Amino acid sequence: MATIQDVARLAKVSISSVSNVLNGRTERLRPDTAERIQQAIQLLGYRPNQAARQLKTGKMPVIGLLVPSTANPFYGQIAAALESYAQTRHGYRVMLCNTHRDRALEARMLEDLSGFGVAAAILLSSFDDERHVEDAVARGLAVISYDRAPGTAGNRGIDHVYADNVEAGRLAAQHLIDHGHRRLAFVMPAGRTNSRDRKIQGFLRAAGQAAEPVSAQVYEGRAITAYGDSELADIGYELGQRLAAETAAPTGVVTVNDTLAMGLMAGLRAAGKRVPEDVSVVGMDNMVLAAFTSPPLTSIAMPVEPMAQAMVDRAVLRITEPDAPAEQLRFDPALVPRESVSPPPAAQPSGSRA
Amino acid sequence: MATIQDVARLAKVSISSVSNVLNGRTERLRPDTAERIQQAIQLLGYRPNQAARQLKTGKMPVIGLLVPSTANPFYGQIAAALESYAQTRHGYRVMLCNTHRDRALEARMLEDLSGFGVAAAILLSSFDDERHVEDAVARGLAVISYDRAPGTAGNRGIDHVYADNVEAGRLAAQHLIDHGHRRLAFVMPAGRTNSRDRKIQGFLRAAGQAAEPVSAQVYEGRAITAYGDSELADIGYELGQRLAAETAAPTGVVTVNDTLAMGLMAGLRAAGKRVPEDVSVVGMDNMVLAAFTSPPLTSIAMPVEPMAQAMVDRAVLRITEPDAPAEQLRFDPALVPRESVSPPPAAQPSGSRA
DNA sequence: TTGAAAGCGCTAACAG
DNA sequence: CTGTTAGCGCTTTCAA
Repeated sequence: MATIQDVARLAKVSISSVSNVLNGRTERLRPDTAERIQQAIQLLGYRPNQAARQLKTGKMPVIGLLVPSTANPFYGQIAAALESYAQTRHGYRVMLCNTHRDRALEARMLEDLSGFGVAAAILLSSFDDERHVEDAVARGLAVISYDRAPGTAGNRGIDHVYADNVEAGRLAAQHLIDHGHRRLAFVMPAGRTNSRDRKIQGFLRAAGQAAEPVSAQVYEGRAITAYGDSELADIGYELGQRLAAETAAPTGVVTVNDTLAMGLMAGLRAAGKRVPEDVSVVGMDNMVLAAFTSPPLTSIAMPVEPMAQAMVDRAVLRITEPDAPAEQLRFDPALVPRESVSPPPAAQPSGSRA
Repeated sequence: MATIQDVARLAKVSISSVSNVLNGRTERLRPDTAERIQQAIQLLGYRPNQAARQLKTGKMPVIGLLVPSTANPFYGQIAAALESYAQTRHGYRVMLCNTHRDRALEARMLEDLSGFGVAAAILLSSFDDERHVEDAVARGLAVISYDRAPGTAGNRGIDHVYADNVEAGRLAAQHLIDHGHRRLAFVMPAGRTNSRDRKIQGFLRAAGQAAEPVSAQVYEGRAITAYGDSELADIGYELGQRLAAETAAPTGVVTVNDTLAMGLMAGLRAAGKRVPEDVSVVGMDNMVLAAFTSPPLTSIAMPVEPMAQAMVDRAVLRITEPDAPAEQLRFDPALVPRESVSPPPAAQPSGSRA
């Protein structure tokens, strides 16, 4: 690798002049000098050494990205959106960490990041408290937290970008109620998280406020283990079998996410239930493949692109202006009706279809 | 951030002693000194500055990972496997780049990586030639190329880790032939790549070597555009409609990957064809969700974990031993039969079922 | 308008 | 066994 020395030598100038063109301070150079330097850079294929730069300036154009697992298509999608935007819009690179929903791992990665001079991290976590994150924040790392509503704990200094999960839960349940369902279920893996709690809250609220009495139950499946996110569909499958075996089984099911919904539909089918004729299903996330399942999955869309961009923008802002106060940005989900919802088997459709 | 100085001061030793424990040269320390240093490190929450270390040693414990897009579930899965293994096994971090199958982007990212002191990159590309990569290699970057068979071009110095795609194509076609299919199709997006070519080669070979005459055709859909990988399913959908409209339509279809297969099944279904009763489908990649489609998708499994680990191991080796010669590692695919394949509508199953 | 020089935090001789 | 020291490549005053 050529160094700034090599460039200076070739262009017959001092290294500070080279540094000046590198940092856009061209007003301090005579045009022809600048030109000569540019050519030398070209010729040598010189790339400034970021490590040296970081050492000097203390800043690194890199954002840390912590996700449960990119093996989960939804997180893969967000990761792609984040990385591409960070790169094209701000020239920042992304360091990827799969946390597998492991708190200790998460904390360690946050620490490691600081070691690399990474000044901001985007955290797609699932833990309710942010204790382990606050250490990192105290050390000066800017953290952008995804999908955890603020105010749950002391989270001064942490940015929050989140979808209105209460609304998401409400939207899903209401859609089912509008189709005449009166026995509803919300299904998810075992274990409460902030975002799950809020989805449930919205789900229950819609049921509670319905004109006619609606039963609404929450089913927890197996917990996600170690290499977790590939299990989501399995958990859904088991839940599908379980629901099918139930007496007075729910006719309308809301799932915590689409991957689990795909598993659920498979499990239901394996147990002899048809979707949507016997059981209607509403997923969440509206991942790309949701449109291609059989039947196509009705889902609650989270505005992935805008949220991804907001997170990156915040991360960059917190790096360039460390004193900027943390913000809370809420985004609205939207129902995407497809074919996995129909009126329940016995019931007559109530007049009030959506 | 605490520095090595702070630690030395607190432990009342010189910085070189601290450096020695940091780098595991504990045999040069008295146990109690080492112990004191450890405590100081703990107390201060000290993390060595990687930039400074890199500047000194020229090495950085980071691997570059270039994928078309983690929004494609298959690449998301590989990315997760790679990152987790690199981290837990070797303590290496991963810098992620979504190339969107854009050659210029790919080249630029490779350059950037060098600027960060990243000494090895894993490249999941789709371009046949490796011209743009060779510049990077010449500059000293170790490149591990995925799923591109060696020998296609001058690729000295580039490691290759790939699945036997010819065998994958053969396996898929043979499975269909064994079920009695005599009109086969291979479907994919427009545009040839090395891995697609090899899959087709195997597909055609199986058809050509069948005991009875088998027609085998290749269908190219629309090309993947810019933000491409989320389109794969769309392309499959269109292809499904197109196949369904065909007179003497193929009864057995092999798809270049599972995501496209999901789209294909949806398109077929929308056009009134049933899978597998009217059309049998074999996907490739055996992604997690393949087991949960309706019907569950028969697929050709690529050994993702072993391949991911091999790539990371190679990358680390090439960093630690720059003189190690490049290697070519081939992995064998395997058929995973599920329910998307049955005998063709009219035909009697031939005796020779798999 | 250009150049000289002082470190940023760390490693690895080398000297004690 | 422990400490001193010379840079790694770069940015950034400060002088010339």
